[in-house]
Amino acid sequence: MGIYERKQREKERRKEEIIEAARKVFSIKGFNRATMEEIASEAELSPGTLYLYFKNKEELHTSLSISILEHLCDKVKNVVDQKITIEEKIERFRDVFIDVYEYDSNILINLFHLQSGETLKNLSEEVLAQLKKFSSEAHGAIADVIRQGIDDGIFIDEHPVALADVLWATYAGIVLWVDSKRVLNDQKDFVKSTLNTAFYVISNGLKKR
Amino acid sequence: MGIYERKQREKERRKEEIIEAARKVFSIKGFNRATMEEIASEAELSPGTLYLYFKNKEELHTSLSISILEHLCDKVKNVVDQKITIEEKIERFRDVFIDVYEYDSNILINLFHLQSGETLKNLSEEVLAQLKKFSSEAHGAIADVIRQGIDDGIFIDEHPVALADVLWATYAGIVLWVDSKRVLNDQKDFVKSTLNTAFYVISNGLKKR
Amino acid sequence: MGIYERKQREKERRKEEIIEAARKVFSIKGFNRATMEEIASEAELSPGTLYLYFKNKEELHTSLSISILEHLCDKVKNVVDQKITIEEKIERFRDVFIDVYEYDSNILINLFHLQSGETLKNLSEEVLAQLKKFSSEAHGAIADVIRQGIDDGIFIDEHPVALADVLWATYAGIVLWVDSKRVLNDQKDFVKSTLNTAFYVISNGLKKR
Amino acid sequence: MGIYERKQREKERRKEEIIEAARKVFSIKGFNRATMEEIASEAELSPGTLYLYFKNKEELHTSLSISILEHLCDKVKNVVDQKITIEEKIERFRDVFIDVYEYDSNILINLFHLQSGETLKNLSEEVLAQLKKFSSEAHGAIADVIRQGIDDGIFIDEHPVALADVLWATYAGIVLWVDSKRVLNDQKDFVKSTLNTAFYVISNGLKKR
DNA sequence: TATGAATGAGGTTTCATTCAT
DNA sequence: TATGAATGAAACCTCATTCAT
Repeated sequence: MGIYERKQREKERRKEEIIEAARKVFSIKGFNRATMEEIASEAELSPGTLYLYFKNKEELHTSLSISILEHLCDKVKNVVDQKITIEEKIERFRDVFIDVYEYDSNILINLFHLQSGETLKNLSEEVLAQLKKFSSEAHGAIADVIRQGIDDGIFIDEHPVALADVLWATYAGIVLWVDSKRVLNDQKDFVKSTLNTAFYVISNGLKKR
Repeated sequence: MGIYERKQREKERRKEEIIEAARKVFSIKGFNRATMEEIASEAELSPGTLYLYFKNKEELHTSLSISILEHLCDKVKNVVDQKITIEEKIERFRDVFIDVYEYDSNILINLFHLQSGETLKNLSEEVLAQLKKFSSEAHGAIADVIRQGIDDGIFIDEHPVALADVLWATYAGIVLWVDSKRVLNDQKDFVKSTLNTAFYVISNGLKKR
Repeated sequence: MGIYERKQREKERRKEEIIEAARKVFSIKGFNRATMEEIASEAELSPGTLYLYFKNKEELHTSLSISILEHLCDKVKNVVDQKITIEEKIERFRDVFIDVYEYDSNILINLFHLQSGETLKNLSEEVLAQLKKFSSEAHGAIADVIRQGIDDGIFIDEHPVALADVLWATYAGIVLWVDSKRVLNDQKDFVKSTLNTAFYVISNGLKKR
Repeated sequence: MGIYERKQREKERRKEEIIEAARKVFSIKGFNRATMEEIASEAELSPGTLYLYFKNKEELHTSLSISILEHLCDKVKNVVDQKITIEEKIERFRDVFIDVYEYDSNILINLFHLQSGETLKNLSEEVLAQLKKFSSEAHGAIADVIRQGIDDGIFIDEHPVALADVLWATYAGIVLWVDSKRVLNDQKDFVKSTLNTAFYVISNGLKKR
C-alpha cells in the first residue's frame, strides 16, 4: 500500500469517527440544538478540526444521513439479489425498513426531516452527488422488483416508479408520523406494527384481483 | 355580548392576524431562517407584541400548524358526514389531502417536520392540547369510516386505528418524500399523481378478496 | 418638536456616542486589533446594540473616518469664505491640516489607511455616498482657491484639480510618512515642521516666476 | 565555498521564493485576507515551512516590503551617482518613483499602509534593522542631492532632510491618495500625471527666486 | 395593550501557529 | 529541513426575548 493510499484511508477513518460522534450528538439534540463544539468534544477533537473534514455543519449532518442511506441502500439491493418470489421480496423490504429504523431511528427521522429545499444549498457537489446516488439506487431497486411483479402479471398495471414512490414514502411517513404520535399520545414503539399493517395493506393493494 | 367576550374575541382576531403573517414568513423562509422581527413587521406589529399572544417562536409556529390541522380536521369530518358509500369516502379523503396540500404545501411540510420530540417541550399546555385534539379528531374520523367498512365486510379484518394510521402516515410521507425528491431530482409537482397512486393501492389493499 | 424628530435626534445622539467610543478604541488598537466587544464596552452598551446602528465593523470604522473628514471639510470650506488673499488661504489650509492632525492623528491615519479597494465593498450606499461627498467637497474647495490663483496670474498654469490633488496628497503623505518615521527613528511630532516645510515649498512652487 | 556558505545561500534563495509567493498573494488579497496556507501553497511548500524562514505573518509581510524598499533604495542611490545636474537628478527621482509604482503598486501601497505603530512590534531585530537601513539610505541619498543644491545656491535655504521628507512623503501620499480616489471616483491610473505635477511644483518650489 | 430599543448568550467559522513525524 | 494535521482562541454577528415607557 503506497503512502498516498494509506493517507487516504487514514482520512476516511477520521471522517468516520467524526460522523460517529455526530450521530450521537445529532441523535440526542437534533440538528439545531447540536453544536459543533459538542460534536468535536465527543470526537475528542478540536472544533477547527471538524472543518478540515466537513465544509460546515450542514454538510456534516448530511454526510451522516448519507451513511445511513447507504446502509439502507445496501440492504435493499441485497433483497433484490435473493432467490425468492416477488412477494417475498416485498416482505423483505418491510423487514429492511424495520431493521434500519431499529438501528438508528433518530437519524433516520433527521434524514427525512432535513432533505428540504433550503438545506441543500450549502452542500458540496460531492456530498450532493452521493445523496442522489444512494437515494436513486435504493429507489430503483425497489422499482425493479415491482416492475418484475407487473411483468409477471401479479401486480396491478401502474407505473413501477410511482409504486416504488408509494412504498418508500409510506415508509418515510410512518417513521415520522409515528414519531410525532409518540410524543403527542405517549405511545411507544408501534412503528413496527404500523409498518406491518402498512405493508400488508400495500402488498395486498399491489396485487391484481 | 359582555366586555369580556368582546375582548376575548378581539384577542382571537389579533392572534389570527399574527398567524397569517407567520404563515407567509415561515412558508418562504422555513422555521430557522424566519425571524420574529420579520413576522412582526409582516403583521404590522412590533416584535414585543408577538409575545403578548404567543409564548415564543416555537409556539407561534405550532399555532400555525394547528390552524392548518384544524382546517384538515374540519374537511375530514365533513367527508364522514356525507351520504355516500364507504368507498367514496375513502376517495374523498384523498381529495381532502390533495386540497390541503395545494392550499399551503410549505406549511404542511413544516407541520410534519416539526412535530418531533425536542420541539414539543416548549409548548404551553393549551397549545399542546389543541394539537392533540385536532390530531386525534381527524384521525378518529378516518378510523370510524374504516371501521364501518370492516363492519360492512368490505375491508380486511385489521384494527381500524392501525389502518387509519397507515392512511395518514402515507399522506405525510408522500408530502415529505416528494418534497425532497423535488429538490434532488428537479422534478416538480407530482405529489398529486403520487397521492393518487398511493390511494389507489391502499384502497385496493383495504378491500377483502 | 414631533415625536418622530425626537426619536431621530435620539438615534443620532446614540450613533455619535458609539462613534466616540470607537474613536478611542480604534485609536489605540487600530482596525484589526480593535474588537466590537471592546467598543461596545467602552460605549457602555452590549455588542448587539452596535449592530442596530452600524451594519458591521467596517461601516462603524468608516463612519468614524467620515466624522473626521466632515470636520476637515468644514474647516477647508471655511477658509475659502474668508476675506483674505489667495496666498493667505493656502497658508490657512496648512493650518487646518495641522489642526486636524492634532485633533486626532490616529484616526486620520486610519482614514488614509483604510480607503483601499477591498475595504469599501461592505459599506452601505449611504455611508459610501457621505464619504464621496465630503471627500469631493473638501477637494473641490481647495481646487477653487487654486483656480482663482491661476486666474489672477499668480500661480503656474497647471490644472487646478491636479494641483489640489498634490496639496491633498502631500498632506496625506506627510501624516503617514511621518507616522512611520516616528516608529522607525524614534522621532516625534515633527509633522508640524514637515508640513510647514512642505507648504512652504509647494506654495513657492505654485507661484509663477 | 564552504558548506556553511552554501547552506546560507540556499536559505536565502528559499526565502526569496517565499517572498515571491507572498508578493502575489498579498498583492491580490491584501494583508488580512491573505492566508499563510495560500502563500505556502503558492510557494509549493507546507504552511509549517514558512515558519522556518519567517517568524510570523507580519514579518513575512515586512520582508516583502523591505525587498521593494531595497529596490527603491538601489535606484535612488543610482541616480545620485549619475553625472548629471542637480535639477536633472530631482527629475530622475520622479522617474524612479514612477517606475517602482508601476512595478508593483499594490505592494507599495501596503508598504506605506503597514508601517504604522502597532504593526512593528512583532518584528525581529534583524528585520527592523533592515527596514531602517534601506529607509534611511534612500532618504539620505535624496537629502544629499538637495543639500548639494542648497550649497550650489540653487535651492532655498531649508533643512535638506526636511526637504527630502517632503519629497518622499509626497510620493507616499500620492500613491495612497490616488489609490483611494481610484476607488471612490472610478478614476484610473493618474498616479503618473499627479506625480508629474507634484514634482513639477516641488522642483519649482525648491528653487530660489 | 403596545412598543421597539436593548440585551447578551451563544453559535459558527477562520486561521496563525505548533509539533510529532 | 519539511510536513501538514491538528489546534484552539477569538472574532463577528444574529436574534429570541425582555422591559421600561
